[in-house]
Amino acid sequence: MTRQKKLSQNFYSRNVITVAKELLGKTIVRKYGSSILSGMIVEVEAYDGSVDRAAHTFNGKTKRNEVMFEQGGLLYVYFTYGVHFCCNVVTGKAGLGNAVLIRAVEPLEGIDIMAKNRFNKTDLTESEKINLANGPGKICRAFNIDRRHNGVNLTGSEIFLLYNKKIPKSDIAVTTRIGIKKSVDLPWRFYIKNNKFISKK
DNA sequence: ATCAAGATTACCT
DNA sequence: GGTAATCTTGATA
Repeated sequence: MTRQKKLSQNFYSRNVITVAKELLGKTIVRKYGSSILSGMIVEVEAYDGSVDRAAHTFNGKTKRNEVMFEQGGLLYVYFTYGVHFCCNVVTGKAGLGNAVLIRAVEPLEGIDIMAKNRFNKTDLTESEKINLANGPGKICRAFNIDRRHNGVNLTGSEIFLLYNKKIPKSDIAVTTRIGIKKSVDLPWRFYIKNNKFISKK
């Protein structure tokens, strides 16, 4: 795992759609006390506040979305439905209001800890293993990510991403996004074809 | 002050 | 497939 190189500032400073597609196959790592939690990103969605009515940043800066207006490479964590946290990778230059929502992860390391965080037990059934982090709220629960992590710099050592696989274009599925009511036709959801840890077909 | 909506999930029938 | 859970924020008065 530590063989892979950490993604640097340059990776995040690019266009949100480009970064979204390239995030597929990368590893998200969270230092968790003396342990490591990690997983491969298998599904994402892009949000671009300049044209996208579904983006939190479409109507300008507020207390809630200020991190999303910062430079690329920060983590934007928000709370929704009174229940769940979701985490996003901020992209582009400061002021843009662009970010990529991480929607599903295939667990790699620290699976017992994730199992504890999600189900408060360790011996999971096959279906529970697949359900560990196959949705934005589930990821944050499994990785124990919450409002404390809003604004964390991903080039730091607490939460970061590693190069892993580069997913070829032919293996990336493109669809409309899930769970939104505005700008519903933008084809900005991307996932790895035939991966079983996708949130939804 | 009040209020509606929300990048979801789990559990029900 | 339907819906309750649960609370923060941002808009409007």
